[in-house]
Amino acid sequence: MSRSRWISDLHWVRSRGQARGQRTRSALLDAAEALFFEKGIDATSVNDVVARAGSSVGAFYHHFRDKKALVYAFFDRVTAEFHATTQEATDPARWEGASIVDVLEGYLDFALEMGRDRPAFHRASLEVSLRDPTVHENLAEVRAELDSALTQLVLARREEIGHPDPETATAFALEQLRCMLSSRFDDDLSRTPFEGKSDQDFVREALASVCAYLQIAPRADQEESP
Amino acid sequence: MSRSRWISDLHWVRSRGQARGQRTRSALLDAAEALFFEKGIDATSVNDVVARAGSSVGAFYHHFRDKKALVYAFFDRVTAEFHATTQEATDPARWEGASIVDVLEGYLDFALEMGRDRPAFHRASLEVSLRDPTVHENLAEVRAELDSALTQLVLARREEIGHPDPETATAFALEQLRCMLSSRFDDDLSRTPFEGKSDQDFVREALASVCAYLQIAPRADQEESP
DNA sequence: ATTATCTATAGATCTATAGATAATGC
DNA sequence: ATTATCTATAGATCTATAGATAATGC
Repeated sequence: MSRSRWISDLHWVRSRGQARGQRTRSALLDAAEALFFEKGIDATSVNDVVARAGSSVGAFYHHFRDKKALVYAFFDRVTAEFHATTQEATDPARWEGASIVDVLEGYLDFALEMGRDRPAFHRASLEVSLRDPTVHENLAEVRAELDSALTQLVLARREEIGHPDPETATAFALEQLRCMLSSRFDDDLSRTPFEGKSDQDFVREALASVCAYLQIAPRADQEESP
Repeated sequence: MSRSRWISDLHWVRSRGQARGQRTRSALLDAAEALFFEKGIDATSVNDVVARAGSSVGAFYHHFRDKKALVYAFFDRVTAEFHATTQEATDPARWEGASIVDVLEGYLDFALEMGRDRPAFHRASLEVSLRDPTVHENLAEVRAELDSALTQLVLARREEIGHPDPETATAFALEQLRCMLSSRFDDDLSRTPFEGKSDQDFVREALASVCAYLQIAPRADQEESP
């Protein structure tokens, strides 16, 4: 990934020529991302995007072949970030010496932060992946990647698990957490009793539930919960 | 609810006059429901609806003031059913002598069937309640009703629960189940390992998880799981 | 006489293109 | 000389209405 200083300098020089263009492109993508979250993709028109970006329709179609290309570019950008963060967050070296509960707590924190940070990701995924196989496929890929990495981290610590079938139990437990996280992000939708609770309460109960199911001894700092 | 034979006869005679109109209206709603599931609400045009219903635009606007009114009518119909089924399914008399696990298994079966039976409900809810406060409110109401009824059924059996805080634990466990159910319905979206498993496997693990978390002794027929 | 339905179309968007104009890079 | 941007607009939908026609109920 890292370039030599020479090539990187060369690139820097050449990219000055495209500086304005790249800025416009980024501004369009940023505006689209904000609008995709606020109104959804379908309800966002090209005019909305260029208006918010302070650009024009012509510039838009210079950078993107059509509206679909904008949507793809948006998903490319966000899934690339997702992928990179996943790689970093699930690096086995980072979790050396950590217990299953540590790993899962890290996962919950990471996912909650991601959800707050890029709210458009979740909402746009719901909207598009129902009808666009390409986007659907890409999203499934990054999700599977995270899921697989987490599964490996957990199963590498299988001696902690008392459940008779660690593979099945891990798969189920991870899906359970994923579902609850997902539900936490469309807060417009679900007003269940627990939704009012803080992230901290949510993480605590989720970990307690998973520990009970996998038959893991809870961590010392969580044993004395009221 | 039940009418005397006389009034009911009278109504039957009078309603003949509106028979054709009601049939058209129902056909429009049925067509809309199918299309809302297939393409989503936004992507469904009035023309699509009347084409599938074998009707015409004029007839459509005779029955519905505008497209929004159609969406409302759809939600009215489906939430009314949801409400009635919930009432019947959570009647305390029906569950006399049942354990918490029985109740929750009944809930899962009921919800899975509902989800398969009226797939448009879940999808349309996701799409609309993000932007329409009225629909959002109505949906929140029927969901809260089910949630509250289930909570009461479970807490009426609180002596089965070993968890130190039965109220919190019940709220969390129910939300957990609801999230997983919800995730099971948008099967286009989530391709996690467990999604390939049968409903039966899903119900079994979900009940096992809840039992472990609430600290309930699992049922006799589930103790010998492999 | 009233209610339900049809066809045709006006008016509002929204996507995408064409052609002219301005900014960069050699 | 090339790349980026702008304004203006054509063409495709899609919602909703108008006005004419057909079916019901007294």
